[in-house]
Amino acid sequence: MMELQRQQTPEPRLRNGAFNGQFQPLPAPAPGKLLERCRESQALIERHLPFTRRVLHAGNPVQSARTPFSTLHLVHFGAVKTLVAAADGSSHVAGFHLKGDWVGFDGMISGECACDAYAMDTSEIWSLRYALVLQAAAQVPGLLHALHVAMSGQMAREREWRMALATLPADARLADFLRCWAHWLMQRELRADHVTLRLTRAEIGNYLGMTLETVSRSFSRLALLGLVAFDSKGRRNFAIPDVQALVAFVDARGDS
Amino acid sequence: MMELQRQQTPEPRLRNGAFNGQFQPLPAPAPGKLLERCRESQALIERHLPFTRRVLHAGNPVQSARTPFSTLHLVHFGAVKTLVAAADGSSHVAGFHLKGDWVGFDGMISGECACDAYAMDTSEIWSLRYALVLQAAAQVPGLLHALHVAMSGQMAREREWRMALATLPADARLADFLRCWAHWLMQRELRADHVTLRLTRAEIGNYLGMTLETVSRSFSRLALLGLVAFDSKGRRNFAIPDVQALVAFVDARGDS
DNA sequence: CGATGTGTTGACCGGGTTCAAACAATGTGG
DNA sequence: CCACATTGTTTGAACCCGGTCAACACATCG
Repeated sequence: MMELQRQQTPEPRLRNGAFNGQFQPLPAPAPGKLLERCRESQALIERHLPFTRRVLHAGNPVQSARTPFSTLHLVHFGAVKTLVAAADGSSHVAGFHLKGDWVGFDGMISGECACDAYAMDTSEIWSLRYALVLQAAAQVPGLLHALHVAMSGQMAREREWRMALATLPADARLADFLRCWAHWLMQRELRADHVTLRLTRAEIGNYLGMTLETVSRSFSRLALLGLVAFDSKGRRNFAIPDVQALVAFVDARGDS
Repeated sequence: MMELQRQQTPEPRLRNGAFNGQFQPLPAPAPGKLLERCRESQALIERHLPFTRRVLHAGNPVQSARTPFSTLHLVHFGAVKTLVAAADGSSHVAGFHLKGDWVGFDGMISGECACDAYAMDTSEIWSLRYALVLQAAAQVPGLLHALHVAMSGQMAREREWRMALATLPADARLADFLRCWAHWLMQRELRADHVTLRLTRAEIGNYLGMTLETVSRSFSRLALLGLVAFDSKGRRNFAIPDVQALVAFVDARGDS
């Protein structure tokens, strides 16, 4: 299992921020309202709620499916992926949760967690008991609103992906996926060169509704177009030289 | 504090080429339970919140995109569809909201409504000001939880549809769609014969990520298999003789 | 009546799946 | 250290589902 290898550099931020500036500096670091809002709500939580901090490493579980729902998890930094198990033993990628995202909303409807969640990278997770959140919400309305905004955002993203699957051909779909990650990196005030996707082609394809072969082929085509630049380090390491070009490619639905 | 030891249970990996797992159609739909919960939360609202009742007819707007977000809408009975406008003027079906569903969550993230919503049929809509909901939530925690459950449910449905688009072929996709409506009818304690879909083939296809021609063809194939029985009244009126057979068809991903 | 919107069906073609082979990266045990 | 297995990635070739274009049926409505 490749995730289980030990991190030599415990702080992924430094690795990603490595500077060898042959790529153009990104158009606008876009510190963004999102990051600001994320900070605000985390400050609210820190002030008004008891929670536990956990530092997890790639592959460690955040929550397990079929356990009773009681706590919500906030990704303070790092990345988490959620999987739903199918009857035949295979599992499907349900979603990705990055810095500022919450994990565990899906348990509220049925009373038990609907999916397994794993850290994809060294991550810090804040876990809050839902009952205490409700309790604190009575005193701090801003906290409640922050929670709702997070839920609303997750809903909107889910819907956008559904529409992307319904409308975009394979290449544009992968490009859109990469655009999301680039976006996230830029929100963290990092650069979009040296992206390291800790995902197999099969997992990407599973999420995007295509086979691993098609993912591989689409990657090759995007590289041919110069939209991604593979690193010599391996096929999971690459740079995104021009995020705007990627956006344009998605908007054109891959007609280029 | 830092949990440096490795996790004993490695995360399950996807099999090679695995996107052949099936997504689960809601374990034990619990026909009565949802309706019960729906009734409960509506009782809570009726008792603790001021709201406006509107009876709308097919085509009437519930909310408009780009207007400031201030109110949430609860479908007391009837059906609502939401549309998002694309840059080129075309619009995409964002979702359907039936009895007990809420409309308007998507406005919380950006502060303005993200989509247009129209009644698909004669419907009663309860509209609540979000600020008042927050206010009342401080006194009535059950109300807040009901809201969260509704949001969680919508998120889960959105995700399930995304997975359906990613995994199911056209016929099974349409079957799954019909299964949802049949389900809803049964929740309302009605029968699943004489379904009347107030949707064009193009709208269905738009939602399901396929062309109207494919929708038509899939309908014909389902009718040939006896999974739906068209009424003489027109091609939008039909019966679903055996919902279980429909479920089985979806689970088999259309291999029948 | 023609006009318009909607639904159905056929023929054709292309993007993506499937099957298959080979390669690369990594780990394991002798 | 190498031989070997394992897992992940790439690429090729053939097939097929679903998109595209087109013609036609059927309804409602002016």
